Amino acid sequence: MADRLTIYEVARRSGVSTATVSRVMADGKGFSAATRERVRATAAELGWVPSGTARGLASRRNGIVGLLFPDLGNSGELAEESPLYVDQVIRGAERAATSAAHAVLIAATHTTAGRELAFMVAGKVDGLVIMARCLSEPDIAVLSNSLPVVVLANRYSGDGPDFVGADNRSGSRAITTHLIHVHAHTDLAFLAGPADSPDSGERFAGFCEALDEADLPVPDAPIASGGFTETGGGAAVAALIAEGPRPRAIVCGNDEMAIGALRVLRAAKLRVPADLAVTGFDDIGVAQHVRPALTTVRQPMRALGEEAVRILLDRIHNRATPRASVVLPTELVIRRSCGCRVRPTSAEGGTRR
Amino acid sequence: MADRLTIYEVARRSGVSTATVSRVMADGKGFSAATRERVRATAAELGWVPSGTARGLASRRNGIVGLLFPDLGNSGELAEESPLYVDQVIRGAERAATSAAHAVLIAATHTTAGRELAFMVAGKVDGLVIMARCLSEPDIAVLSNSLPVVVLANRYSGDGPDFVGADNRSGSRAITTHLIHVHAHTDLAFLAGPADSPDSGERFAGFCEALDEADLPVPDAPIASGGFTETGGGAAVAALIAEGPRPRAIVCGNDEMAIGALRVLRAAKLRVPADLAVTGFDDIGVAQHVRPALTTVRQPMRALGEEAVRILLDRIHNRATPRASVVLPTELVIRRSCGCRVRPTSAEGGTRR
DNA sequence: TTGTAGGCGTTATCAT
DNA sequence: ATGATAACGCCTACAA
Repeated sequence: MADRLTIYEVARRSGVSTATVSRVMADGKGFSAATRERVRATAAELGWVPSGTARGLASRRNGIVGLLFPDLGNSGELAEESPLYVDQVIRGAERAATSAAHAVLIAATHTTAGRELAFMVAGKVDGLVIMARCLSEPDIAVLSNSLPVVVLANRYSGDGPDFVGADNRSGSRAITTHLIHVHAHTDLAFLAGPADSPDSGERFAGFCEALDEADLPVPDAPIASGGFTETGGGAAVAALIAEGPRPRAIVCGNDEMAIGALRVLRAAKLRVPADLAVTGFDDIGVAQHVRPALTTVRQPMRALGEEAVRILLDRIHNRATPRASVVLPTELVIRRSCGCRVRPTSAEGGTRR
Repeated sequence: MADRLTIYEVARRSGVSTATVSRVMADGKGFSAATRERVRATAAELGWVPSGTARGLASRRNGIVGLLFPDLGNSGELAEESPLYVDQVIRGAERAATSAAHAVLIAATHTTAGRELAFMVAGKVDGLVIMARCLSEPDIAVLSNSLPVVVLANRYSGDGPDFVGADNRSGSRAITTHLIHVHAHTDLAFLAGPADSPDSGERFAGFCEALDEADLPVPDAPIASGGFTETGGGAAVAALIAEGPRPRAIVCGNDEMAIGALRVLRAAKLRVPADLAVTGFDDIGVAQHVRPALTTVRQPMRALGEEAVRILLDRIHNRATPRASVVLPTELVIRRSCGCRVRPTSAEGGTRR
């Protein structure tokens, strides 16, 4: 921990110039086997760790991809609930990056304190994956103007950055169709998330498509909104069943709201799925543990992370490719809350379709 | 994406020197409110993203902590099984880092290809958290010689780097004592992991302590080793029950081996826990889904990650503190495989002690 | 309050 | 095959 060891010292001790040391360390060409060995030996002997920072500055390549993800529930408890969502993306990103000899710089970003961190991260990476709801669109535009950016799981309205997302619409259509065809429901309601959520919009669209395909009446708008939260979903459903003729099935925009719905319905002495079917979206961890186990749609989070980084690396190495827009398939997970009677397998707790 | 925008351009356009721009961007003092606004305005207008790399070089601070973790099962399937272990550490690290305005640079490291990446990471961060089995001890020594290092979940034999780990010994003692006192077992066996695993060693030590406290005979060595893998554990138990008088309870060094044991015992028509009690260690995700649900010991992975980064930041900002060695408590998770009859709660699938 | 200028530790471009 | 040396983009004394 003495004075920082630099390339100069290594060069001096091995009797060569810094340029040669640099070449050797980069595995480049242009040196004899003898010098190569000599340099590597003294480097190892000295325990020299080249400054990646200086390297990055000089070479304009950092070997790092950034990943900005939303700071889900800094409240602590909530974070316990949906660990998989973001974690899976991180792992996927890490895998894709590692196999290309890149590291991943991660940071949680959310409106306020996040912005600064986001820019800090942007200044240290070769490219950036930005998850939904991490940054405002103007900020994304600024960043994507100075480095390659891939927007993840969030349709970006401009046509600048590449985009990777899950097929929300098809997933929603599939689960709705399941309720219609398998369980013969004709009176379904869609519980939406925040009005400005593109995901919620896509899922509602899929819901409508399924109704339309079945020649059922298509609503103009979701029956209510639950803000993607458990309490919000519960409140919306409470209002719903209080105010009049209730639907036979509630297609929730995400799992949290579905779980809130289950809670409220149980309190109201309504049986799920006997009196009312309920479905979710996302397949968060608790979905398979609630009673009844939640029928839902799983997003391929790991694959999303991988794909995002793959596209990013592509663009880093070849900037002039056409804009990519990848939509990965979702997966219907049948459990009990739709009315099916499946016995959960030990590992999955559900049946994939 | 034109020519990279630099501080010079921003300085020129706002009619000040680069030093002033630097000061303003760093929120330092020493400039009038007017200049401040002017600089920030042109910076925003130009969409300038300061180079974190250059910043890091010049200031010798990167605002990044590195996290090296083992590349669990690049085989793909295995990775599906124990997602929480590493993910939780990552999230914990991320939280601690974020709240100190740092980002986290992560990379999977495992013997071969990892070494290079590890050094690359080391060159770009202010400090490094190294998880167990990521890097050889000599390599750790080299790195800890040129930047602050915290070793995680792996007792480091030297006295260089700070250490953070879970109390393997107490956890193992607790689960063994549970088998002895609650279930009145007197004939217990310990199934070890790899011989060179400090964790396995600690857990065996805790096992022995419990036996000793109960005045039961203390073995010199584990009854067998299962290499911490499911197949290894299964094979070891198969041999065990084939060769002679079988113990009444098997304390496994980790969950994977315990799950292998359950499989083999079922195949052998032995009932768990009626004929034989089995316990694990770690509380991986599937532990609560196997039949019978696995009684095990949970490590506070999230907290470990947080603590590791906290200590690291401490040392980064104040190098001359005494070596830290933090051991976090583990938690006994009672399920069915020990003989208890608990009804799992929906959220936890176990009872914590 | 503001500017000048010398690093920070590499890489890369010329030479040789 | 090797060596000077100018970038790389910013920070930070030191001056003014």
